[in-house]
Amino acid sequence: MDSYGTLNEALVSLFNDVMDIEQKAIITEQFKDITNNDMHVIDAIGIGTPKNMSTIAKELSVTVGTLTIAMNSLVKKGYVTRQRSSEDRRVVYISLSDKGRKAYKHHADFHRKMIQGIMEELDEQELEVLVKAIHHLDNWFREVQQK
Amino acid sequence: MDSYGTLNEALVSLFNDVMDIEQKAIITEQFKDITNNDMHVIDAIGIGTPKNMSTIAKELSVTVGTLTIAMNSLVKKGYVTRQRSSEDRRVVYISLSDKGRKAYKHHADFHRKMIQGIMEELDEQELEVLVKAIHHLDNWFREVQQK
DNA sequence: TAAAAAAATCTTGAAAATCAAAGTATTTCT
DNA sequence: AGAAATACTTTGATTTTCAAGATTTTTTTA
Repeated sequence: MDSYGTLNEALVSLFNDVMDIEQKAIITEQFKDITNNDMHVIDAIGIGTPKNMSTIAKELSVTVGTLTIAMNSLVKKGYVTRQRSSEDRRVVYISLSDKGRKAYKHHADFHRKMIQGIMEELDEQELEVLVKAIHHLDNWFREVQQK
Repeated sequence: MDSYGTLNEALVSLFNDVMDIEQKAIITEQFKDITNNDMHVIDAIGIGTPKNMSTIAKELSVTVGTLTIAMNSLVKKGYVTRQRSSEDRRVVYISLSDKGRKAYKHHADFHRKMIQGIMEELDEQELEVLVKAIHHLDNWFREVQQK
């Protein structure tokens, strides 16, 4: 059977497209000084209560040193603010500036449109199968990772 | 309906996992000097007839200069061989060495197992719907990209 | 056919992303 | 009080990337 080849190619093609488009969707007129990496950091910071460096670094699976460098750049560009904790003066709280929040929402919007675009093309049953298949995939990945 | 949230989260989670695991699956005892990037290049070279630099660069969406640097490293590590064309001496043909072919097959094997893992979880009809859904997704991405 | 233009690749210089290890400031433990 | 732990930054090195310039070879043109 050639379901294997078909599925493999479909997945690989999909994966590559998503990577490409995410990148292009991020850098627009309005946010042209932002890199792909910057956007991931902005996404990890989020629009909720401020987070400290260690928490964000763990979320992104990078060292705190690496994150410091990314933050320096984002602060300089005006997307992020640093605030030393007054209770524990070792801790630095990170939050998004107005500009940062705008970028965050721009990215979230892209995701929303993407999912919408997908859902429009699928009927109820297809959608169900897709979600199920993705979960299977996800479980399979997690199992492999444990070994 | 919360199909939106479900699908979005499933996709995001899947993507992060794929990224992580692809990376970990590549670097094994046998191929411990290979990076994620190296593997993508090896994959693009393939085990068919040799390809020139421009072709591979286009396939990977990088400049030829970038590819030259990656190739220098792969040649030095013994995964790739360079061969100047005798018809057109500007052209350099790239092909995988024995070691390179082994790495290629190792990676292909990972993909095969991944697809197998998914397919085991789905019946014939579901599989068909999945492939169709993925193609829809893929088309949507291509449309967006054109704008 | 000689000169100009085009093509394929490589080199160079600069920026971004990354880590490990060392350094600084602060808090907690003994 | 002194030692150990914690949170973060700095430093030095490596990798990946691009744009622009350089080199070699082929193709086009006058």
